[in-house]
Amino acid sequence: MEKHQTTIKEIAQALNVSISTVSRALQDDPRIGLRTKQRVTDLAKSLHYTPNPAAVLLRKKRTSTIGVVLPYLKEEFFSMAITGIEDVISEKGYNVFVSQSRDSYDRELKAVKSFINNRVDGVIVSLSVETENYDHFKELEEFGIPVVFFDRTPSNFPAHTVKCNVLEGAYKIVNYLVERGITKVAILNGSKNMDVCKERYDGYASAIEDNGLYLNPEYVKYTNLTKEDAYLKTFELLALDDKPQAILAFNDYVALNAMQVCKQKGLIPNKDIYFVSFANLPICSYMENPPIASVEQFAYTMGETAAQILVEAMNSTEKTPSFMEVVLSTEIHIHD
Amino acid sequence: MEKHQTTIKEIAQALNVSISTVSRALQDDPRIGLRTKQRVTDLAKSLHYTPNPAAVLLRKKRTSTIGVVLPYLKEEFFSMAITGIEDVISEKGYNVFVSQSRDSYDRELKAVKSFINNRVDGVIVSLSVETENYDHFKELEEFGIPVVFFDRTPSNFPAHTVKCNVLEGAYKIVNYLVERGITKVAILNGSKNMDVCKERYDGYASAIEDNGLYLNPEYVKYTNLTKEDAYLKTFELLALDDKPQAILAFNDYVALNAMQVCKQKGLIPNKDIYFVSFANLPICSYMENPPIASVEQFAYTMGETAAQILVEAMNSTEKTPSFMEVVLSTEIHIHD
DNA sequence: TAAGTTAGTGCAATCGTTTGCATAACCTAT
DNA sequence: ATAGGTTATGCAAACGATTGCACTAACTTA
Repeated sequence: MEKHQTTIKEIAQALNVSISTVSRALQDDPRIGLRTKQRVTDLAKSLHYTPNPAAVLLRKKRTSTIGVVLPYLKEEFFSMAITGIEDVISEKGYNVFVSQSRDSYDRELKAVKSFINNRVDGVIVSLSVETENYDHFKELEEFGIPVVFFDRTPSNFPAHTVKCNVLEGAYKIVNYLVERGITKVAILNGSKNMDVCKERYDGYASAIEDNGLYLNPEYVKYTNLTKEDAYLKTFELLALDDKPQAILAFNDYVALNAMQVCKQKGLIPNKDIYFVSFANLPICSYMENPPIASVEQFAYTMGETAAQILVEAMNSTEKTPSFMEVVLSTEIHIHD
Repeated sequence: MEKHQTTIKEIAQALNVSISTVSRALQDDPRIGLRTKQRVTDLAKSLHYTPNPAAVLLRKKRTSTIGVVLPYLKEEFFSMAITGIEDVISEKGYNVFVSQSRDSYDRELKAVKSFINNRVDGVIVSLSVETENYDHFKELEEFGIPVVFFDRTPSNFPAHTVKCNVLEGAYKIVNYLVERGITKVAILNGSKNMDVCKERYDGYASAIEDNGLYLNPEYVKYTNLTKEDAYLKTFELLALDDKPQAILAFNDYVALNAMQVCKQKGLIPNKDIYFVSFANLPICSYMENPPIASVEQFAYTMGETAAQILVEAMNSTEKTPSFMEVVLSTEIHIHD
């Protein structure tokens, strides 16, 4: 007695017209008479007809489905971005496959392969820390599946990208510290091979130099974004003879981990040693001693923008599309 | 010059055999000769053949796709559960559509409808606070699509469910407070229409009574889980002449919001007024004054378990299946 | 040697939809 | 009346895979 999905064929039989007439009526084809069209749409509605996506795909080669791969859903930054993506993409009638790479290249690769097998119409990516090889994205391209990267974008790989102006953000926030009389600023960055990290460094370095300060190479640390590595590198910073007065962290999570080390060493974060970081996540508003300032990254907007670009790319038929590179301007938030 | 997905037909032509032979060879059908089978699988591998899911669905009526609807991805509890789901489901060759209800009944409804239209093979749900009507889940059943609920499960609605023994958890944690000499315990619960809330209340009430204490009705508050409502109800609790000494919060987020109100009123959380709550999220380990104890909810395990049950349900052909109701035992964590 | 078995393969229908190409009915202008 | 033009509809072939059934050839077996 299982209910089953209505098909176009059943509608055709009930109305004593041909299958093609029903199909065309539902697509509002001008060739179909108003009368018939009305009868068809009415019956379709009352039977809760929805086209079988598999059949449609088979003919049209479009699944109305996109895939998203990002490092961690549990990081607020990414779950907010997903919300942005969902909002624009679902309004256009697409569905979303979400996959977490958990910062592993292998998982990212597997996710992309699975997207190809499932014939998604487009893909949105924020790279895992480990990713240095972009062949899987080339493969997407070869299949004509457009890709948009956001936040963690690839180096030397032409593609649609959406990111924040982290260089400017880093520059401004270091400036802010210097203005407050803090001259010894360390940077606890992400991985060297990520573009966003290079930009953070560049902004940091320019600000240091433009203020006529000494750029101490011992103050520059890179992490692979794991808790352990953040602990280790913070430990190293705190072990220096000439300790930094402030630390610019890659993001709020790295900052949180670093603060733990400080506490362990008896330093009160944001009193004995200042923290500033990227993202400005809602969760920080609950903290006792949040970073004294942060670079707002507009996660939701990034998701939205990436999705919009993807939708355009999926609907354009251009052979060699020009790549969109959107850079959102950041904002500095002072937490007082 | 666009690459295209290899089809069974192309393999057949290349090898000069029929389409059906290729199909059967790939399915390791005993009727096909070893020789042919070898040739087919070799060529398929070298051409990176993967079956077109649409064509398979059309015949088999299985999409190898499941849908998940839950309130908020940004809550660590849910994103951890998703990870658990992903891990077991993807290992079985399924893909996952994730949708957030953001605690809105309408969004949940839309998500479920979209799952039906997309012919998912199964659905995992954690209900929105608003949901009191379960017709959309009945519809899934009518289409033969199995559903598993986790954590936020429906009332008086037979279904597969996975939840924690929150009654026991609430009981134990209130006991713990009483043992520490705290006798005036308030509860800042979720919505009255959620089963998990009733259970929290029951555990709370039993513990109070079993300890021979007075169950002050003014100490019992329900929220709709929004920040604002949590603020309001906490405010009410703090405005009582006979203030509670401790608050048992619905989850860590409600606790965090309540603590904010305390701070505003000059009370130091977990010194002037104690907090205990459900979930024990990793993020809490970063807090200055985390809840002094919490009921561990094993989000990842819940996701895993729900997924396992769903997989079984999808593969069973029973007409009237008996419903699995898994209750995971909770654990109390003391944060010292 | 005829009949029966077995192994290996192919034919063709099917799933639900779209769409190019007929076709039929009617009208209008010659 | 006939050619030409609408307008409304239907036929049938795709799309890529699965599968019941039929078939062939070779091999037994009595």
